[in-house]
Order: sequence, then structure tokens, then C-alpha cells
Amino acid sequence: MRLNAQAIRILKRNAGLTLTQWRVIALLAGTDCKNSSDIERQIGMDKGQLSRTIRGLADAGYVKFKTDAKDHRKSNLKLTAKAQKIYDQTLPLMRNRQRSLLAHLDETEIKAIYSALEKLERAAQLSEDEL
Amino acid sequence: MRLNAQAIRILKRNAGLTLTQWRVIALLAGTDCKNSSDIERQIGMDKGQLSRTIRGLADAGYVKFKTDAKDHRKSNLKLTAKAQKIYDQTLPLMRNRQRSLLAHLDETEIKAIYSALEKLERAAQLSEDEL
DNA sequence: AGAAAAAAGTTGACGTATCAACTAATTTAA
DNA sequence: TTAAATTAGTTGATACGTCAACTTTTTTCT
Repeated sequence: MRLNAQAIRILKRNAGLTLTQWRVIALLAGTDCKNSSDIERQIGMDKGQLSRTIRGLADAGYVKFKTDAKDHRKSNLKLTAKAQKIYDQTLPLMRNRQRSLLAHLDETEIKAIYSALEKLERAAQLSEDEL
Repeated sequence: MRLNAQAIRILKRNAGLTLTQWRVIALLAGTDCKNSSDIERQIGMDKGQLSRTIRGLADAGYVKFKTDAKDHRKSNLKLTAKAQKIYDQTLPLMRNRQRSLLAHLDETEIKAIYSALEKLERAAQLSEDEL
């Protein structure tokens, strides 16, 4: 939708990143997520797409990954200095955008939306089970 | 999201259609849309994707199209009997699904969602103009 | 009438979401 | 301890959304 198109444009112009690339970088920089599965659990993104996104970031020199010493299935991810710099520059832009969007809604509306979306998800889940 | 996944499953199992194919068929069957541009205006779908979707429907024997006599740029679309039959069978399923989803929300919530989404779209549009 | 603009559709490219099948490594449980 | 189940991650396929460039036909404007 158009809301996303705007974020995409900001990222592309100011950081040369796609939206998914940004999300991954933001998680690696701002949370204690260390590997693909952590990220997957955090934002519920598809494993496959995540794998490809991370490879893209690695190819572009934004992350390095090396196999975990204790669990050879995992590879621990680390942002490069380049990525960290871009993150620091871009985070304020993204925050501002979000703030100025949500500023148009009062708290009641925001709550109503979240609650309604949750209900819809649950309802969809229920009827899904019957198929 | 998961809400769509459900509709997609219904369509695939019961009609062998994708969601966009269904939308186009539903518009041709249930409104006075006659050509690609009509559909585009009705649901704001991208011209390009629409073109490909329609070609797919034509290849699968769901629509026929022939060039408009008065405006040679347009091609008028018509559902085949096959498509009409599937539409008649599938419409009730889709309506039921929508009804049972919305049944979980009270009217206040539904209105809040629509209103909030409109505001967000407008807000996004505004700040878009400043980029 | 003739040039410029706009509209209808097509095609290509890229990004995103989801599902499925697969390998390799680790955990569990008999 | 070994077989079965889980988990981490990769790869392929398909659908969908958006942008851009392009052709052809029609409309608009002077």
C-alpha cells in the first residue's frame, strides 16, 4: 500500500536499502537478535525470504556471519561499521515518519485498530482450522 | 497476511483461481466493468498486473476479449460460461467468509478501522508530496 | 489539419509474501 | 545409544504490488 511506498522511498533515497533489508539491520542493531531464527521469531518473517535478504546484505557488505561455535546449524550475524553508520543516520528519519503518521490518529483509534486486527487474525485462524 | 491466505485457499480449492483472478471475474460478473481501465478505476489495481491477470484468464478460457469497435485502444471483456458458473458457485463461499470474519467486530470497530486507514493514507499522501 | 497531450494496454524489472522440499546439525526419547 | 523428531538455514516456485518505458490509438488544442 501507499504507506509502505513512502517508507521504501525514504530508505532507497537515504540509505540505498530495501524495506526488508532495513528491518533486518534494525533488528540486528537495536535488539539482541543474533541469527536468522531470532529475527524470524521477532518479526514473523518467512525463513526463506530472510535467508535471501541476509545473503543480499552480506553481498552488499552490511553483515558478516560466521558459524556458531557451539551449534553448527546457526550462523551469528554482525553488522559492519558501514551498516551501523547507515542505521544511525536512518533511524531518526524512520522514527519521524512513523510519528508524523500516527500523530493523525488519536489513541482510541490506534487501540481500536490493533484490537480489531487481532480479532480478525484470530477469526481467520479459527475458520482456517475447519478447512 | 493470514486473512488473505484463507481467501486464497478457498479460491484455489473450490475454483482453481488466484485472488486477483477472482477479483477480476467478480468485477466482470457483478458490476458494469467492461475493460481493463474500468477495472483499474474500480479497484485501483496496477495496469500492468491487470494486463497479465487478464491474459492469464483468457489463456485459461475464462474471458474472451475483442477490440472495441469505436475505440480501438480498448478491448471489451466477456466472461465465458465456464467463468460465470464458477463465479456463481464461489460467490456464496466468499460472502460467507467475509460475513463470518466481520461478525467478530462490532460496528464501532469497523468504522474506526476504515476511518483510521483513510487518515493514514491521507497523511502518507501529504508527506509524500514533500519528498 | 497538424502537433502535442492523454488514454488503453503491454512488457520488463524488482521487491515482497508464502508455501514446499531439501540438507545438515542437534535434541528427544525409546 | 541409536532412531526419530526438531531446528537452522537454503533453494525453488508462484502470486502479488509497484514503477517505468514503450506502442498504438484517440483527444485536445491552436
